[in-house]
Amino acid sequence: MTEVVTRFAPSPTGYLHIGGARTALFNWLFARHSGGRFLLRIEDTDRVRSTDDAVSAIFDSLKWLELDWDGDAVSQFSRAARHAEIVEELLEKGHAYRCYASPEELAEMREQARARGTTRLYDGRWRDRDPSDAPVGIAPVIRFRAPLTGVTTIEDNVQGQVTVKNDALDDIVLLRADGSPTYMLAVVVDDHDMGVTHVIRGDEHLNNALRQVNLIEALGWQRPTYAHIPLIHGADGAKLSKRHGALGVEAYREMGYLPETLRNYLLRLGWGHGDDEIIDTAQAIAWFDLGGIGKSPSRLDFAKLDNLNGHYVREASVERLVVLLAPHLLRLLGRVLSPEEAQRLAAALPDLKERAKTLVELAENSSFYFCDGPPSPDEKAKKLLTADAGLLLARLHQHLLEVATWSNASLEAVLREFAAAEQIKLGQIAQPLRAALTGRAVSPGVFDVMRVLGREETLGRIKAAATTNNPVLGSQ
RNA sequence: GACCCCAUCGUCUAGCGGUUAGGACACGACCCUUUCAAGGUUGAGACACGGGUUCGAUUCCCGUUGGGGUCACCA
Repeated sequence: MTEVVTRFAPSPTGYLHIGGARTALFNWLFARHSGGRFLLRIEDTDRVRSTDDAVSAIFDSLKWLELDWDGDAVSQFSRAARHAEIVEELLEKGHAYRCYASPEELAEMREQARARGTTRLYDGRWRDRDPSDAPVGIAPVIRFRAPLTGVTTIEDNVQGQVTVKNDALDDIVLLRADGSPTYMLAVVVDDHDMGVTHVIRGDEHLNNALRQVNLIEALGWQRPTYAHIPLIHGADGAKLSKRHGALGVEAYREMGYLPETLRNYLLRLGWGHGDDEIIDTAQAIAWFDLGGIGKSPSRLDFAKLDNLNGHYVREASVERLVVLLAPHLLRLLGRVLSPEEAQRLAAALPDLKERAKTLVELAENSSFYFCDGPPSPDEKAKKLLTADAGLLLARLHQHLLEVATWSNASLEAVLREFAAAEQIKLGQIAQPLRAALTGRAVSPGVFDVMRVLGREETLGRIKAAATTNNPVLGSQ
């Protein structure tokens, strides 16, 4: 029984998008589940489109998702010499040949193939031509001499048996005219050299696998096990675009999602384990298998993502949330929290985190704790702060002055007594009080807010609201 | 256009010849309740269509329709 080796092989032409993240996750989970290795290879053979920024963005995203890879990331470009060496071997054995067709000729062939309604594009004009016919001064590409007849079949762990007639498969280019290797060549060689046993990748490569398999056969190597996972679509079922959320992983981070949320969500998108929904990473490693991967494409659903994130936010520790919230609060308030404010945040978080879907929301919901002086009420809060409410708050203020211990229990007792004495329901005083303390109609429980705010700040905010909204003393 | 893949509630899915077709998100109602969440109870909601095979098809086969992918000296 050989060790399982999986790999994630993104091309560094942009950020790590959500589909790539899921591919990485599946590879990582399968390797960890099997006690094998998870490798990372950067497919940077396209020198024009590959950038260092993209490479570091991919690293950052994987690290944030906590998908650790084994060993150093391999640069495919750095292995060009090895790729060329394999092509030499292929040439010697007659599995490859030089092709001098010009771009114009190729375009013409493409047109003709299209008109004829065939899939095979290249007409093989240099396939068996005598090398002495080679035009001078033109650098050839090296093509693979693919079988013309028969069929190629792969046994895919997700899609099942897939067969295609060889006459639909082209003689793929192995080496470009400038001598650089193409992706088709590089993946095959690198996967082999890296000892990859399981190729788990997006469905868009299923057709490529058929071509690659023939190359592997020609080289006399062993095929890896394939698992082509269905693509992720937007909410409308169309191909994922920026509009839908084909965003980089770092965008999700900025939107306030937790890495464990993304892992859990992405896992369930296209993979199932009975009725289980909340699956932590340890459990995912224990359960993950290729057989559980669904065959049909799935759609991204932000409502479910939000719900899941709410779960993990509630589960997160206050200490961690304080740290995670820092950048969001900085953006919101335009400044960092003072040590006292950070303490207040920590005290408020147990109540706050129960009612937020994202870190962004959590930061917003906490902001009334950090305003300078009494909060300015929003529209709904203004409606609560009537003249009557102002009078009520003024009277409550008097009672609150006498509270000995500033705790939820004693505060609640005072409020209930007050409501009874005023012959009103608790809600009739609690709502204006909430508006006075938070400037909103929605917040954690008022007793919790008063406790976290502390006696002085609470009384100050009540007094301010009572004064502003007093029909006699009020400024308006 | 050719080739390949896919098809269960709006969405993610369970189901692997016989089920009142299950769960989750979202949606409605109710409960809880100082608001909002969370939680609890509950309601509505699906086997794309047409042929077979079979005693029996959501499940197996074929076709139709619909969706997706691939057809580069990109990956």
